[in-house]
Amino acid sequence: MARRKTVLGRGELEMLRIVEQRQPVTAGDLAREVAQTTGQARTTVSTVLERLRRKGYLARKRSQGRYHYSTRLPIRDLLADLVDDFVEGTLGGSVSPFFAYLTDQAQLDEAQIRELKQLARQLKVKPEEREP
Amino acid sequence: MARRKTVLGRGELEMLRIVEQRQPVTAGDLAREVAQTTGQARTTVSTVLERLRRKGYLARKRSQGRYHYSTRLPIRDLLADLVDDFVEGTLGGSVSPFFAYLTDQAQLDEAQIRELKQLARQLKVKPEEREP
DNA sequence: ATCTCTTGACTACTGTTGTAGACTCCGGTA
DNA sequence: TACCGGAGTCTACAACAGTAGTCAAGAGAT
Repeated sequence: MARRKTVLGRGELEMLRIVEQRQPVTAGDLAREVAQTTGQARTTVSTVLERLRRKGYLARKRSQGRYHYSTRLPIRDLLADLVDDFVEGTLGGSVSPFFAYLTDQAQLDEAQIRELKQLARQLKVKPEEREP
Repeated sequence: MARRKTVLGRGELEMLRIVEQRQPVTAGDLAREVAQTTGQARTTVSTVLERLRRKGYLARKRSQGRYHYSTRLPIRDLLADLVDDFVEGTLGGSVSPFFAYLTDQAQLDEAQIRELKQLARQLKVKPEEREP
């Protein structure tokens, strides 16, 4: 029913992350690398890459007889969408659970704490954000 | 492979939410309510309820010939876990994308901004959080 | 040119979630 | 008591994500 726009599994996202760090990268190189950490088969990597490509997240270029994959947009942008989806879909639009998480469970390092303090400082009560 | 501790789909979570608001509630009542907004069939509601029960998120008690469902723990707690999963699994352990979201996209109301400022004030660089 | 190893495409199986039909059972009412 | 409608269970199916095997084409080595 509710078609989510962002259709990405955990593994797919992880793959995107790795691609972004190594791009442009061949499936073979990725497979060899991934195999060492997760033990996944070469064809698994290939399949995931192909799905990501079909979904529009990856581009590839043939060069020296092999395909070289690259992300089509920065993971950063993608994550922004994912956070949005998560807050809207899972948290029901409220960020309070996230605050609760920050308070109780998150292991923030110093940099992140600084980031948060900075963020809090910047935030103003917006003057009613009127609709156009 | 990577077993997620919290295994819940969007629809299941939505159902949990509704149950929490009405609990204890019968499948029939839920079905009638849900049908009005989403048009889902009675048996769909039943199936989701049963799956949530098997997963341990819902309890039910027979009373007057029908089962009355209740949540086994507050959604609040569940959401905390979901945030944790999301940050660890999807965001790769970094909350920065969340901060970006808060900065750019979130429509925080005054109360939430106050909450965040308060939170930032409380946060200290934790003294190494030693394991027990 | 041939052989072998890598690549790539295709197919497939599994588990999960969303969805719902089919069938059964039980309790209240005629 | 026989029947009816709600309630509960069972089964099923499609989409999707994770996983990987098979097979064929390609590229480089000999």
